[in-house]
Amino acid sequence: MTELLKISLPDGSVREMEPGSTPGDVAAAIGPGLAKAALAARVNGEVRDLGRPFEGDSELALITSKDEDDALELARHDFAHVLAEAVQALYPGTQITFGPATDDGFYYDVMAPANREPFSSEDLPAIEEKMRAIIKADKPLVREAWSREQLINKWEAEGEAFKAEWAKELPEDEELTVYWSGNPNEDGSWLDMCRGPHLPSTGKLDPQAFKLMRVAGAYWRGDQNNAQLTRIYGTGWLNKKQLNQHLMRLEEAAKRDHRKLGREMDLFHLSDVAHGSVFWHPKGYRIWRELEGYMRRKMDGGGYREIKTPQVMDARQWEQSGHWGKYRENMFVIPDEVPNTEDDGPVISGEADWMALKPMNCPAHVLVFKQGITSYRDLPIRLGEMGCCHRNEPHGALHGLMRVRQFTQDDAHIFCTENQVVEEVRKFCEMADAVYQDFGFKYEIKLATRPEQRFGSDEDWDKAEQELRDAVAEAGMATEEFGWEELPGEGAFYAPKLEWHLTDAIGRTWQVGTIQSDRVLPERLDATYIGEDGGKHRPVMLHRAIFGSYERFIGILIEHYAGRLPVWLSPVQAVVAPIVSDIDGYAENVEATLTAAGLRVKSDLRNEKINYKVREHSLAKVPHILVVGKREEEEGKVTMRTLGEKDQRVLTLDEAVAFLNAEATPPDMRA
RNA sequence: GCCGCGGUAGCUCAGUGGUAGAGCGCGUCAUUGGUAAUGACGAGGCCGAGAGUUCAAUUCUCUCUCGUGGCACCA
Repeated sequence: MTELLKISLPDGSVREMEPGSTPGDVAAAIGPGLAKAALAARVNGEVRDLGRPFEGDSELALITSKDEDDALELARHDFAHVLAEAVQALYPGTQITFGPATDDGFYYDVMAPANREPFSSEDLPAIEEKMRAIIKADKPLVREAWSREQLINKWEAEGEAFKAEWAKELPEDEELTVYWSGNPNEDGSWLDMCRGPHLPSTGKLDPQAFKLMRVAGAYWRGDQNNAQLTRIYGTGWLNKKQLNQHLMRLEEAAKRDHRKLGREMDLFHLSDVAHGSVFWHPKGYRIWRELEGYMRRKMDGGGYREIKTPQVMDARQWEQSGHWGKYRENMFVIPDEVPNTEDDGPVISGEADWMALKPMNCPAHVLVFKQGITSYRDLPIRLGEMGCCHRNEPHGALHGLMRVRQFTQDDAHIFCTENQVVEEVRKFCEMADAVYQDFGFKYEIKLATRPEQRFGSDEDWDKAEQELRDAVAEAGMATEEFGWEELPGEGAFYAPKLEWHLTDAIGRTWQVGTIQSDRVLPERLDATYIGEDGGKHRPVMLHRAIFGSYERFIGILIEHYAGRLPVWLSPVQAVVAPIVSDIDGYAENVEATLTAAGLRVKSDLRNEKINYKVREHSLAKVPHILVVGKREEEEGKVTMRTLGEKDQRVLTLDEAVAFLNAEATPPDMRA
């Protein structure tokens, strides 16, 4: 007699099952409701198909749509398979490659048949319809184990070059699994190589819970030397309600787009005469100036000293720093020569020395550090700069304010002894925390460790990584609450880095702040200090920024606040709007009084109705509208209407000044 | 840089092988109106740049350029 398998369930109970039975059998044994609701199973912690037999005594947790994370992952993966099946059904000869779940859905990379153009968004409705048909057909998803050879033969016979290439690279001894959509080897059944797991059948998907979003180019295996495939993106959910919520979130994000708001609020513009660089308008630059003032106070208070270094430096300097060899592709290089302009275009002799616009500030800061002789008693030395840098980014990478070719960092470099590193990094963690809180951001801290290609010894990397870990721990931030985790291999070539990832008001994340502990550049540029022993020592150099760049940070703020900036950052803090032109004089007095109190106020004397003015300034996201009419003039008051609020308040001028001043005070200067 | 899509008035966009249209905005005039659009009239365009096809190109083709969604990149 065979022994029964002991299957323990999350409630602690144990069921005995025949050998060869499956999680699906357990579900059925428990009850028909569960059998229907079950989507997959967690067996000994691993997500598996319901129909895959147990291999011994096991711990089992059945997954239903209530286990949302697991269920979404499964559903999205299945949507991707259904997508591939639909594309091949509609367009025979299409090669399939790879199709995973993503954060909000799925994609599949395919290669259109040779006799046809790559797929375009016009093909999506037909593919969606076919996908719905496959889901409605409720085809079983059947797992089979195949030999590697069998699979390679199949892919080669069917002209699936990519799949065949992939199968060949899988380890020979690994069990390869395939999934049938439909009964194996039956007409109309479809097969993909896949590790699984999958839902029991396509009918477990909600045909109204997905939408194909777009097509895009993507390289086979992410390598730009390989063939370019068509990636079909979809968003996929468990039900229609979730899908609609997601589509609404996308709409909300589009409404907040900083490029749209930047134009509507007249903050900046971008132009093809300087693509990748920003033309800041008066209102946008006001935001910049407020941020700059804020950051200066933070830096001054933190013992930093601000410097200003050259925009253009000789190539030899970049050679020595290592940038010339490694990053020249991204540098704007210029000859140290006045070009001959007698011919059609400027002519360069080719004999001039090369110079380059700085792509970063660090080498210049080292040069400042190296002036004179530094004693260990002077350390740490913290040099800050609102450093304007240029990087010749790949054109496809440019995006509004978020990725530009000219940008200004809130940069600083801290030169210190090895013993001071942890303390300096800890202080920085606290400064960053205070700053992000002032803007209402939640954030996570990550440690990006050594990449494969790097400068410096393993010993130094060990030390540098450990210092960063220790500092975060000392700041009390190496915890789940701060999203603390390590990102192996993500560090810069010269140093590991801590990264601050902000989460904005609608849940998107942005990497802005960073601190990097660098022993390479001080070595290459020969920075030294005199130690207690009278000998020369290498300082450690900490590269750090909190905003990252002003351009990007302002872009993030615009989207975070959906344009409704806090009063202290608002370019115009209040508009005085008279109801009738008889009141214009009083309106101007009010404007003058508030302006004298240091507020940014404009009066709107245009011959327009008050409704019109209210609407316009509301759309322009002015925080407060001060309406004045006969009553207000007689009483020496204003009626204040605040953006986003229904109530109005009648205030005396003194009260209005006090109220607005309180809001206009930067958060770091409030009592 | 690669793939897809796009570039028409300040903005959002429609349209056509015979050199153009709407709404908003802008200007003028009338209107002086209590909290999200008062009305009338008017001005405004090398239809992204270059080349080709054509009697004729904003429209078709090619190249370039910029933007855009991805990919790759992000020191």
